[in-house]
Formats: sequence, C-alpha cells, structure tokens
Amino acid sequence: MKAEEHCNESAEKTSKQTAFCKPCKRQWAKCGTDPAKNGPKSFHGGANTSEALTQSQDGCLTASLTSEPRVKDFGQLNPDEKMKMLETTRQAKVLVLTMVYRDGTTQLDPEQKLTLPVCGLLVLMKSDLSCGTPEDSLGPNDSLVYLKLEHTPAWAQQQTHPSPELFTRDMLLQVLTGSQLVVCYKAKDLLRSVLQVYRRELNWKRVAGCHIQDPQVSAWLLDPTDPSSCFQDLLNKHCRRPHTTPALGAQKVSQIISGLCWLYRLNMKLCSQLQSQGLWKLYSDMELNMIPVLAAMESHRIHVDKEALKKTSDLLGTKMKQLEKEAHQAAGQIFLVTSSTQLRTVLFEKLRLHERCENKKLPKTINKQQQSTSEAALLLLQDLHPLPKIILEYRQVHKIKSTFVDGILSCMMCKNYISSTWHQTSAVTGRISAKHPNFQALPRQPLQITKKQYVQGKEEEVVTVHPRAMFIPHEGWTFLAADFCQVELRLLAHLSSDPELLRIFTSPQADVFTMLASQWKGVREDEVTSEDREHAKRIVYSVVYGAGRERLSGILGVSTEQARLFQDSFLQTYRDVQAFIQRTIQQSHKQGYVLSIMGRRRNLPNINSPDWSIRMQAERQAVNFVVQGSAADLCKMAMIRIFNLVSSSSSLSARLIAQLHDELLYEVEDSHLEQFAALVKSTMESLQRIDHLGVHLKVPLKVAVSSGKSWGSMSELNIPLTFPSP
DNA sequence: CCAAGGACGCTACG
DNA sequence: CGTAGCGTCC
Repeated sequence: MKAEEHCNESAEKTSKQTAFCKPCKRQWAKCGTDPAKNGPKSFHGGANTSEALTQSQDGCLTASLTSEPRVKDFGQLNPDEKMKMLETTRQAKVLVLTMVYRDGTTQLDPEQKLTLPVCGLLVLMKSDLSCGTPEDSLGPNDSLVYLKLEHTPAWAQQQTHPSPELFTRDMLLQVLTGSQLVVCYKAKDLLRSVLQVYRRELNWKRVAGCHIQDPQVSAWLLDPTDPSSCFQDLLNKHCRRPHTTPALGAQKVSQIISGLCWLYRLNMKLCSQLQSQGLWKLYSDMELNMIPVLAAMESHRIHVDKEALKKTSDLLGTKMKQLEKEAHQAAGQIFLVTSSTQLRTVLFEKLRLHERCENKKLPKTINKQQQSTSEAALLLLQDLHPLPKIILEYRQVHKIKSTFVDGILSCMMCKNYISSTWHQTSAVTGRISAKHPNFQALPRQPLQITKKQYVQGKEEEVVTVHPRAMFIPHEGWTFLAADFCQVELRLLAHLSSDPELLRIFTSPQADVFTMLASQWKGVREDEVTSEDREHAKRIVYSVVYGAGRERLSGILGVSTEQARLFQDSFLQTYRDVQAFIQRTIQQSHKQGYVLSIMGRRRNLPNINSPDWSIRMQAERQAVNFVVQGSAADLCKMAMIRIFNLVSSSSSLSARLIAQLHDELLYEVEDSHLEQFAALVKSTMESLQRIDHLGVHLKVPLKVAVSSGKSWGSMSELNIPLTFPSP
C-alpha cells in the first residue's frame, strides 16, 4: 500500500517535468499535464516546488475573503481561539457551507469545470433558524469562518502538538458531522474533496453519519425532470430576489456571503415543499444518506492495469485498420467507415441492398426517416453482401477501443488508478449514473479478436479483449459482486400481484426465465431451449420498458408481427401484469404523476397531450418509472444499509467500488471475503421488508454473490443460508 | 479558412 | 425506458 502510494506520487512528479505526455484531448481528464493551464493541484499531497505559481492565481479571493472583517480565518487563530471556535461551531443552530476553488469560484457559481482544485471552505454559522430580516445579510449573532482546505504534507507541518492540520480536520469533522442543521449545495463534492485532501488522516468511515441538506438533491426530488443546472437557476425558480451581476474583489466576497444566506432560504423553501409533497422521508432517510456513500465511493482509487490497456489499444488499432481495408475492398471504394452517412450512401445508393430484401422491413432513422445503418439493419443485410458483417465487426472493435480502452486511459492521465464521478440527480428514474469513466457501461461480455500473423503465420491467434478484466483489486484484496436477481421482474410481480408470476418467485429454486418460458410457451421445463429462455427474458424487459414491437423485433431478430404475438401472449399469460399496466396509466392520467414503491415521484406533464405519440410516450414512461424507480429505491437502500454497517464496525473494511443499478461491486480484504459476502447477501435480501417506509414485498428478494481477482473473472460464491452475527 | 457547438446516429449498460 | 459517450456533419 505504502510502496504504491509512493510510486504514484513520484510518477506524478516526473510526469510534470517530462514534456512527453500526450496532450489530453478529453476535457474531463482528471489531472492536466500543463501546469500553466490547469494550475498546480492541491490534491494528492505531492510536489510543492511550484508554490510561487500557486499564489499568483488563487491568492486573490482567499485574501479578499480573509481580510473581510466578518470572516475569521481559522488557520490564523491560536490554539485557544481554535478551541473556542470548535465550541462555537458546536453551539450553532445552522451551518451553511460552500467550497471555494482556486480559480476564485465557489459551488454557488454557475458551471465550473470538473474536479477543480479546492482551496477552502466558507462556513456561515447561524445562531437561530430565522432567515434574517434583510434577506441577504447576516443576523446579529451570525458568524463566518474560512477553513483552508489544502493539504500540507506531513514533512512540512510544524512540530507543534496537536498539529495545525489536525485542528483543521477536527473543525471539518465538527462542521460536517455535527448534530445541527448543515446545508451545502452539492454536498457530495465537498465531502469528496475533504476525503481526498485528508486521505491519510481522515478515515472515510467518519463521514458516514453526516446528514447534510442539499438543495440540488431536494429540487431534483421535487421534480426530477427539471433542468435547473446551477444554484442560480434554482434560486430564480424558487425564490424572489433582486437581480445580481458578477463582481470582483470585496464585492465578490459580499456576493458569496449573501449567496450563503440565499442558500439557506432556498433550502428551507425546498424542505417545506418536500414535506407538503410527501417526499420528506425519501429525502431524509434515503437521498441524504446517499451523499456520504457516493463521496466515499468517489474518493476510493480503483487500480487499473494501464500497461495491458495500452497494449490492447494498439492491438485494436491494428485490427481496425485491417477491417477498414476489408470494408473498402468489399465496397469497391474508399469511404469513412465510422460515418453512418457515408455507409448509407454505399449500402443503399451504390449497392442498392434494400432493393434485394423487400420482404423484410428495414429500420429507418428516428429523426430523418432515412435508411438506418444500425446493428439491426446490418443484421438483416448480412447475407446479401460481405460489407455489413465487416462493418458490424468494425463497430464492435471501434466501440471497445474508443470508449473502453482509450476512454479509460484518458481518465487516468498520469496515474494508474481511476475513480468515477457518481451523480445522484441526473436520472429522472431515481437511478444514479457514472461518468469519467462510465462504470455502468463497461461491456459484460469479452470480445474475441482474431489476430492475423504475417510472419510465417499458418495458425491464427485468438485474443480475448475484456475491459472489465483491467480492473484489479489492491494486493491482499478481492472484488465481491452482489447482484439482485431479476429485481425488476420481481417488482413487477409484487406491483401486479399476478398469481402466476408470484408463484415463479415463491416456489423454491428453478431458473426464473426457464419457468417463465415454459409457462408461457406451454412446454415442459426440460423442453425449454436456451433460445426460448433468452426470448422470454427479452420479452419481459420489453414489457417492463414499454418497448414497441419494432424495438423487440430488432432485438430478437424476428418479424414485427412475431414480436407482437410474443408480447401479446405474454400479457395473456400474466393477465394481472396487463391490469397493472392499465391501472398505472389510468392513475397517471388522473393525477398527472406516478409514484415508486418508496414514494419517489415523477410528474408527467404530457400525459394528457392531444398528440398521440407524445401521450403514448408519457404512458410508457409512467409504467417504466414505477418499475425502474422502485428498483432504484431498493438498490440505493442496499448501498446505504451496507455502508452504515461497515462504517459503524471496527473490524469491517470493505469498500464500495461501483453500483451497476442492480449490482454492487465491493473491494474486500481477502480474509474477510466470506463473512462480508454473507453480510451483503443477507442485508440485501432483508430489504423485502422496510417497515419505516412501508415496504413489504410479496416476493422474496434473491441476491447472487461472486468474487474474483479481477472484475473480468468473477465466479459465483456459495454462501450458507444464514450467518452468525458477530 | 477554421473553430466551436448543436443535431443526429450508433451502441455499451441496466 | 433512460443513462454516458464516441463519432460525423453542418
């Protein structure tokens, strides 16, 4: 562990000096190679050789802030004053926070760059809950503290006891985990920064209990489709207030302070709306508890085999060149293989392939109603000409290379680890999403590449490329995955109370989709082919998602008519599922919104639209939301429960790596594997009942656990039915 | 002439 | 259904 950290640091230092790093084309690269452009980073401890540089850019706002008479600079206080300040903080009724970045912006400013280096934290301490008479100014007993949030490496710290660094840490802990009301816009970013800056001296478990209110989250919960993208937008929408213009220096400081006052008012406004809309419990018990979970997940470093990625990138590059050549030969001309426009010209204007398959309905593009070159279309054309197959393979390889190999490499820059950014408020269904890289979209199946050997090659070498296999646990640790089996289908059974569907889940053992296929096709279970089973699976989800016949036929590779028959026969077999769908649509028409199992809400403004297609879309969204949103509720609750168990235990050490909607991926110490697997499984399955949220599922939940020394090679783990509690 | 940004197409995941 | 992300084209 230590050796590796040292390794990383020295890697970062040397990379700054060498000018040989490739320039990063992607704007979301975590650490820039150009100090002049991106500014030196305050994260990760290392290299303070360029201290002079750091002062020039960011010193300005910090100086203005700390010279403002109302703002106390915590770092400048003597130990006695610091103790007093800690006490004052404890006594305050409300704390309102914002991070201050080195470029002079705060979290309240519109649109800041990603992973901006932080320099401090401004805290408004209110002694009472009132909003203050002049709306943007301080009350008589309110005070402001500035906390420097930059890491001083251990070797540079003064030898006083206790060290100033730890005083600041304790103040931060007081601020973040105090029992009073704490408000911060984008609280997760703050928590993550604190965990990163104090990586060595602050255990992630200590932020577990923190309950910071966040208007970004509350506003999203009130209306998950609302596009309000920054603090200003939110204020404009929910609060009446005077017009403001950007300012500099002391003016800017005043604006930040009044921003904090407005932040408090906004928070109160949104909280009362949450209460009146019946969303308070969901907010307080679920969404707020997600914040530390996500912050801890983001601050964890996931080790990646960078060298293997680079080799794979080259390999795929060669393969793509070969395929490109083949495509040009097959087409009889040179064209841009990545361009669907040019491919359309070749396939349908030059080769006129659509004229040779008039019996099949070729898909059209959504917006312009042109001939599509999508996978579904190429599959229909593949027997007529060699080109479609080549393009299909090219696209597969290209997707893997661009998104999952080069994409991940560009996320790593000078490091050999990654941490995705997790978003709580970007999905209308209540799911979370990931970026840089998008951990939730890494291919499940490995890709087979046949490598042509030019040097005296008779035998063709077959290489398998699997991006997931590049993710490696730290030494002495193992990945553990816990998967909610068929959550959506189980929820559909619960929501519809369909007796046949319920029976599938209540009867012990047996494969769900096999049973389903047998019930619905009317054959014995041992007569169900793997194809039948796969069909059953896809049909189920097409029903859940409300996919049309077109989409289903595309996925299944059967005619539209056949797809319709499949769907109809499914809904005939499970009549109460159909009834549930109709009931949900009816409700959404009457109320204008739908609710998930834990009371998550989606407004459907288009549900009564005169436009048929718009209205139908809203109806599909309604049904989809109830199922998908409920599944999201369960999965998030699982993350929170397990997080709280681990962080309140002194022996447990497992860390959450990623959430793949219905699957949780952990990194566990080798010796803890079995115990933790049992804990995870039983915790997740126990969510069948959540009394305080009124959840009591009519179906049991089933969780499958697997483990492995890379994410690409996970094998199922057998866990005894019950486990002894420690 | 170029650059940046939006619309569109395609495809990973669930 | 609905996320992210890569790529062209205008």
